[in-house]
Amino acid sequence: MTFKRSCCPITNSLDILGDKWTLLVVRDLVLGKRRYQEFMASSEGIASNILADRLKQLEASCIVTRRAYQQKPTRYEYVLTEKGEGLKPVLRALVVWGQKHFPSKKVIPAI
Amino acid sequence: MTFKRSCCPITNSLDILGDKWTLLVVRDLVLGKRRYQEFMASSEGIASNILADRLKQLEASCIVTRRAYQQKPTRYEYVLTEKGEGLKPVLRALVVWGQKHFPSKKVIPAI
DNA sequence: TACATTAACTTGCAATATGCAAGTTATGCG
DNA sequence: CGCATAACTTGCATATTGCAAGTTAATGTA
Repeated sequence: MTFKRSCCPITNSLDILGDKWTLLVVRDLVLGKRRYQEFMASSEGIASNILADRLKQLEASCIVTRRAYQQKPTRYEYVLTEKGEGLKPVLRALVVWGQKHFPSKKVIPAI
Repeated sequence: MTFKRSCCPITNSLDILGDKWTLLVVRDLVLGKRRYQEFMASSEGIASNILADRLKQLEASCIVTRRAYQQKPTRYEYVLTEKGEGLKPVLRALVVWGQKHFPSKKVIPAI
């Protein structure tokens, strides 16, 4: 998505967030995950190339910051920006709707 | 998406809603649109085959109901179910985030 | 010194989804 | 009879996703 489809704020949001993986990575970040392997370990089983792509997109959209957490070799972790934190209400609304319509015991208290 | 990727409610929601078009169709329904040509007329320019597919998915997920609004020839319109109405908080959260981070004059008071 | 391991990616290719343009169907209207 | 309308459907090109394997730069271990 290299252009804005319209000036509707929902559309603008979906231009960035509208796929099956992006918001799951944001969910993991909200839950405190920061490193590649932590994202990979989530139960949905994201493919490595897709994760790398989504992290790049999220960084390009200023939703996460990539920063080195060690040298030799340099390795990076990801943290939410304020813009990224601002997505919590979206996640909360999805949790509420999902819990109502896909009943299960699972709860995500942190979001 | 023919299977559940996990039992996370966010994931379950995104299994249905996670693409660039589905929630825009829901938005149009919330705004009062009901007919094929009305959805086609939205400014994002959805392709006809994609719209037909999304309406089928939404019906299969019990988010919309398809019903005839005339005979000879029989023509159909779409309306939100209660489950579909339940998506308003998700749309509202996307509006808030979108308006904050993609500034413009556009407002969607109805949602 | 050599070898296995770790962590964060990247690559190649097959499978799936999307986008575009045109076509189909049933009917009313002039 | 021919054109218009509305709700789709079809064929095909392009783009995205998914899978498996590979790469890189170190560190710990035999």
